[in-house]
Amino acid sequence: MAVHIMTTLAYVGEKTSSESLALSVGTNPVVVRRLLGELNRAGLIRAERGKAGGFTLARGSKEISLLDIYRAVTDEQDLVSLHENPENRKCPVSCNVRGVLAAHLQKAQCVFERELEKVMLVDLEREM
Amino acid sequence: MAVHIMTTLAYVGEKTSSESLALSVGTNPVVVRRLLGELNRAGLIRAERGKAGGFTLARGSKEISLLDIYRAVTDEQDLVSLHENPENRKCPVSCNVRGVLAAHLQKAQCVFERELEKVMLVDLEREM
DNA sequence: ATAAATGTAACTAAATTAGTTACGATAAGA
DNA sequence: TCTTATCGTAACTAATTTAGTTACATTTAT
Repeated sequence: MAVHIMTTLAYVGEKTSSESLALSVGTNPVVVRRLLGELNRAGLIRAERGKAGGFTLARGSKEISLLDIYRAVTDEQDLVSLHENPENRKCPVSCNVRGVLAAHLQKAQCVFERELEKVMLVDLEREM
Repeated sequence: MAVHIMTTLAYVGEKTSSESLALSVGTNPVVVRRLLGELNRAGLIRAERGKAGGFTLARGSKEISLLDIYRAVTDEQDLVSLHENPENRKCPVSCNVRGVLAAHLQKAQCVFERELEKVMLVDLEREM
């Protein structure tokens, strides 16, 4: 939904209300505003309040990547997470798998993010 | 948890019960058996029933990758999913973003999976 | 003053997940 | 053959997450 919202803002190119955005996304304006709140805190959009308020991109669609959006709305740091069950001190696997696995997962997440980083909002606009 | 289980099987190297595995993972044997069920259906382990039953790897730890395990226990096809709200026919963004975005996400997921594919169970064993 | 918009809290409903209990089926071994 | 240890799986519970919804205070243009 966040990408949908951002792409709409890029496409429309002018100040847009949460209600218009909700019409495009097919959901409730409050749901949209919640996402816009996170996008705003991440500095990706600008919000204006009061009558004639609305939302615009904070910078050009050439300067906003899918990774920017992904990070703005994701609170989990990790794409796939480790279990958090208690360690069994007597078992070397129990004590060490998570650390070892975490390193490999982090590498995989890293290449995933590098890929998202390559795609800019303007690319989505163009390809539509 | 699935990786923890598989690494334990590799490390122990002999038939192991769901109860032992549960001790290592720090959870309930039933939770472990549910995961073992999926790993079994994926052909990654062998299960023996009855008294003196238990679980072993179906092939060497050099021949099992993190991607194999990931796929075995993941029912979602996609790492990150698209919203499923109704389309707004009047809005070209609404009609087209998802398709365009899906292509890029698929590419990113692909590099993620290629990375998991490089890591074999034996690597985790060694690094522990 | 009024109207139209954002920001956000509080609640609901649905979906997911881990954990748990229970029990049938299977197979080894006395 | 009986007993026992084990898997396989269904059914239930509790916790967590998510989207959606209602409501309302705040802000700003006219």
